[in-house]
Amino acid sequence: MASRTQRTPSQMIQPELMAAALQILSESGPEGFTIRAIARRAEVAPMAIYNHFDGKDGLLEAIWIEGFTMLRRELEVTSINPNNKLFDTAHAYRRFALTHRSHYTVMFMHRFIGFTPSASAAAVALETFQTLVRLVKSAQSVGIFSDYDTVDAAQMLWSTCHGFVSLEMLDINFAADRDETFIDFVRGVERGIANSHE
Amino acid sequence: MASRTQRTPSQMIQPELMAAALQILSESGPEGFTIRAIARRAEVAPMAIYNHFDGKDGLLEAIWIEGFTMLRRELEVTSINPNNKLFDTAHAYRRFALTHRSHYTVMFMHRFIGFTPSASAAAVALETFQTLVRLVKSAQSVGIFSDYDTVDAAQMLWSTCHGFVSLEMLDINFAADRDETFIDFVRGVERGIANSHE
DNA sequence: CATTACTGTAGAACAATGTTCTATACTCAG
DNA sequence: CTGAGTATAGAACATTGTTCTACAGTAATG
Repeated sequence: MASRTQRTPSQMIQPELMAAALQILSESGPEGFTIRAIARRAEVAPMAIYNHFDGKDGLLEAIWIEGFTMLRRELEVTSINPNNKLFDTAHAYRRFALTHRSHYTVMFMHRFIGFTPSASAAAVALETFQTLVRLVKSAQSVGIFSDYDTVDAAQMLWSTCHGFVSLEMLDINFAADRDETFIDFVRGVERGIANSHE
Repeated sequence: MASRTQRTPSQMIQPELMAAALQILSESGPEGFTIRAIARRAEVAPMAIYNHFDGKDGLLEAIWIEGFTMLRRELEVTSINPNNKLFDTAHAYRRFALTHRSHYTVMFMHRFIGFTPSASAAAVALETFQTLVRLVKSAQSVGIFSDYDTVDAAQMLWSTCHGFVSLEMLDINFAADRDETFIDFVRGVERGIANSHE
């Protein structure tokens, strides 16, 4: 930890705190995620977390919102069509989770004590789910997922991805080749629910 | 909270602490799970948690082991055969999770700060997974899941159940009728991965 | 350049947490 | 009835999130 005698410019504090928080989370997990540790890593006073965010919960909410915003963007560039089906979408989801583990931890894996996302933060999460719903709806217009209600099918997709990925992140995924098993899993689910079964 | 002036008989303390811990967990979640709160609920001295378990982590490990043992028992009474396929197993899994939310929280949902299951506790968890693997193996002997490696297929089953259930417990399951959507989901997965697709 | 308003910093302070220790007092087996 | 075992209360310590206050570096204004 380099010593910084002078003060940090205001504009730098927010991003540096954000980066430090994500680093700490990925290195030490939720147990290392303390105000003092994050401030030390960012070479900033603990008070800065209260001036620039709203304390620990505010920092978590910032990560939550950034995470859901990124995930939404990742999902939006995919599409579900007769050739591709849900493949790209599922892969985009898993890639996001494994690439941004800290975000995914805050969003889905760990309930941080005292942290409850605000109404606006919950709205961002809902909007991400709506993106998935829109994907399914457009797929249904070409005959995919025609057996199911749109929201239900979207929930099944989400369950598929989250189920595999979360067990993977908890290190209770015993598949020999996780990449390959994920592909097989998604192809299997797709076979089962994407097409019509009268 | 009734006042108890006299001491609690030794044999009662362990089960009372266990019950209190599960109650607190289901009522207040991980944030309410504190030594002092649990002891107060059990009408017992905080020190008892150190005498009868190994502190907070020891109590969590006891819940972990009890949970995996129960889940294993629930899964063992099901079977995967040509008529039933994975249906009973999936339902048993979900029923366990929703009936024993506190256990499921410790096992899969929340990473409690400082708690890491011991080697023997991890072995109990692994044994539960092996039960699932055995179920799949016996199913494969009658031609189900024949496209996949045994462990991989078991992992897919687990992912299916855990994905749906965990989103349900996190309250980010938007299906109108969760019971029905779960049934549709499992049937869909079963259609996709249980039978051979050359 | 000098002054002023802003704001980042250090550090004390508080309640609550997990944990350990000690002295006390209850209980049950001998 | 006596003594060993053990549950209890309570103090004590470090660490946590949070708040407050006094101080000092920064930067814009005159």
